[in-house]
Amino acid sequence: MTNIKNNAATQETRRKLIEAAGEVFAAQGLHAATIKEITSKAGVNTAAINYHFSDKFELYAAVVRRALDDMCGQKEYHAKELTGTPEQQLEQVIFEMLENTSDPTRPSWCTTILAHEFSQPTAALDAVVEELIRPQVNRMNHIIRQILGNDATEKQILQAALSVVSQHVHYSYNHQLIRRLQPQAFDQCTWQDMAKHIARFSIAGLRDMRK
Amino acid sequence: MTNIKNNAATQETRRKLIEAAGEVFAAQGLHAATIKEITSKAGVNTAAINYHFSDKFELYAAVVRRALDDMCGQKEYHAKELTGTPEQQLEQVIFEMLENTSDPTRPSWCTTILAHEFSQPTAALDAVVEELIRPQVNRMNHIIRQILGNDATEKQILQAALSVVSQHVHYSYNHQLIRRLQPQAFDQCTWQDMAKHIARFSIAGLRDMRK
Amino acid sequence: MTNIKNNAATQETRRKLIEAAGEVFAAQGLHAATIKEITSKAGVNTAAINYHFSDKFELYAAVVRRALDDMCGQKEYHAKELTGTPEQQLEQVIFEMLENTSDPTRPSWCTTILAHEFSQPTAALDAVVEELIRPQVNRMNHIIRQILGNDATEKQILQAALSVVSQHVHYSYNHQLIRRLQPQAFDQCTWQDMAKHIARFSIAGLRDMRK
Amino acid sequence: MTNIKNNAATQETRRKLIEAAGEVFAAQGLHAATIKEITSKAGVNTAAINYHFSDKFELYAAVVRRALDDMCGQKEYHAKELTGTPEQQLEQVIFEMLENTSDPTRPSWCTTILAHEFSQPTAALDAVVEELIRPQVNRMNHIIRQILGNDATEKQILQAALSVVSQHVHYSYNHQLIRRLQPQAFDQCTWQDMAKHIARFSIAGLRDMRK
DNA sequence: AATGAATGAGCCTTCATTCAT
DNA sequence: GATGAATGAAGGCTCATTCAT
Repeated sequence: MTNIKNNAATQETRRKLIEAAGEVFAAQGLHAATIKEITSKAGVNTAAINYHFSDKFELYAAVVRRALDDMCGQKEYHAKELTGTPEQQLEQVIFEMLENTSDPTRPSWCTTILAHEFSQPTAALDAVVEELIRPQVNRMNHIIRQILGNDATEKQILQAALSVVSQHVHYSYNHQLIRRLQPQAFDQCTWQDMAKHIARFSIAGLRDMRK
Repeated sequence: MTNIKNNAATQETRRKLIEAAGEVFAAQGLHAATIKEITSKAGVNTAAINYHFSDKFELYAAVVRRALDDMCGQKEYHAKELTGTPEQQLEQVIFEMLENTSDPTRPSWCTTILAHEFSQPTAALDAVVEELIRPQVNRMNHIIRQILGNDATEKQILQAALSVVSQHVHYSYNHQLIRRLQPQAFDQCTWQDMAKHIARFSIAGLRDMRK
Repeated sequence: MTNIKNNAATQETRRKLIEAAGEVFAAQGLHAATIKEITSKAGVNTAAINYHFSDKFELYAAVVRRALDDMCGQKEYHAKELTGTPEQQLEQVIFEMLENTSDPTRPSWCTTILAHEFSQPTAALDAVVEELIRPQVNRMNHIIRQILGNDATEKQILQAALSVVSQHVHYSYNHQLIRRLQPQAFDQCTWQDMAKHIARFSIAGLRDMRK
Repeated sequence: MTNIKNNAATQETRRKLIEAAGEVFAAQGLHAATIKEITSKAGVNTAAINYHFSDKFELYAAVVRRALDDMCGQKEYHAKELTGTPEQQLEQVIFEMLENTSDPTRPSWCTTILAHEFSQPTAALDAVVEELIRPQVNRMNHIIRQILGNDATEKQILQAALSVVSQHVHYSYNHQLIRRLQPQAFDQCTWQDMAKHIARFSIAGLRDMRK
């Protein structure tokens, strides 16, 4: 209440640092990223990281937390009511997932940072799993259970969910390799195209499981 | 009778180094892994890396190549003729892929290393992508083209191939995360179960694309 | 009053490093000299070289520049107007050169470093040859051109300049070898004696070239 | 007498090594030169140096010795009788010196190796000085004493000798820097031109000293 | 509150040398 | 006698961190 100005300046510096660190950590990874690159990109002093955060790793943790907030905090989509038949709901979810990882208004490093966490888990992974992934898994399983009917076993639901989600994950996280292998076809394919395809492909697969 | 060849010792040292490096790189990542940890795990001198490979990165490249070789290169199934209808061939290929990544004799670090490379390719992948991955892509595209028929566009073939392959990739490479989220269901599910499911799910999806 | 400027400490550290490096480089050569020896002699940390200069070689380059600066750069005689006939001017220049290299306040490693550079130039010399050596060459050539007259060819001027300058260079840079060969005669010979001799010897030679 | 063939092979290997080492040591200096570069240039195994010579330094010493032999052993010039007046003798000596350092039939590294020794004396320098330089100094002093007459003091003789010799030394050892500063004039100037110039310039200077 | 200067630990790499064959 | 493989010591350099201001 007293020294708001100072506090504001501090917050601003922290924000700049997280933003810069997000980009650098996304591009290089936790270890390969250097303090110098981050601070020079943020336009602050080398010692600022140790001053504002206490550690390089603490900064990283703050970045992960920020990515999480961006991914599931501000987006209201998982509060948004799904409507229509279960198959229509599945379509909506698939669209949301691809839209989310393709959203150009969100700092592009958020996805990458989280992908890093998946392949090289740090202490920050626990939060990611529980806060971000678990709810999505639950929602997906709920929809699939409705589509497959009450006879479906847990094993079947898992398999079905994996089949649906995997298409999103592979497309969204391995796009560099995919584009490299088949550049023309890949570049013709917007995320909307892909969402449509995944939805149709998946629903056909799910219907077949019901037989 | 056992190891008489002139450079048998060399080959053995290289093998030990790649093995140790695979584990360490998988656990720590390219940058965080240290030469010291690798060489002490391999039981050789620090300078051996520079002697046998010329670089830390060249060693990493050799590890990536070895992982891909193990995965799709030297196995004899590759020469094995695919038989039956295109759909049956697809089934065989899916089976092969999962069998291969689930082979318990293959070092467990292979999938981790490759998962990194797929999402964050380095120059090491460049060196082998054409040689090892491209042929598999071509084979898969060939089968899918047959299934979809001559009217299928390149874009459709890419989408279809991604849908099929993604199910394999996600299941094979994200074991740990999947088990963590749904331990019971996952442990009931052998790779054979999964192969059967992926084949059926995929064929249903592909058939739907033909309509 | 003494060292208040903000970066006075920095300048002081740089100075200490160059001083120490000069001694070590002169004694051991660029390659054989070690960072550790230099920094411990300067009383600073190993990383200081990378901080203040960026490289071992950049430090060496700074040493070479300092040696040349000391030799011909910052001294005020350079601004001092040469007076009298061209022959008198030559005398003054010869006197200046020997006075300068014989200046006991100048670090003794300067000549050694420069002797190396002259016979085996590195990139360090490239950086300063135009700035520091060229002007001296021009001044010398200008005087000699006046002495030899307008008929003199460029080749003659080069030969004449080499004859004059070589006497200075050999005397100033090969002290030790000369003294070793003829200690008594050498010790009788002050630099003033030598300057007088070189001037007379050279003027006689130049006059002969005019015939 | 018994195993000449082996001995011959050994001698041949030693010869190849010294030849290769001469080039590399001349180009890089004792410390910067690496065993690997020398052995690969000589086409022999890495261990050959430690086998034939016991040390890197012993190889260097052998190279210096070989350079010395080449410089003053095979050349009969300092046994060759000088003829004519003292001034004519001086001319002959100056020609010999420049011819010698410019002789294209002698491995070019000999001069450079010895130049290294001058600026970075090793244990091998003593031999160089006594065997190679001292005799030349004596001969030069003898000639100059004759030219200057009996009144000349030792100091004068030293000064005169330095003036003469310095022109040779500077031209022969610092030619890289000289060419860099004045390429056109330098390239017009053969060593014969230079020898002629130095002789004339020096004789004029010496005559002037007699007055 | 914030920073430029300095540090020490550790990493990758190189190199002369040795060992086993 | 000669060599390919392997080694240990040391060097240059980088980097996160701390200190003095």
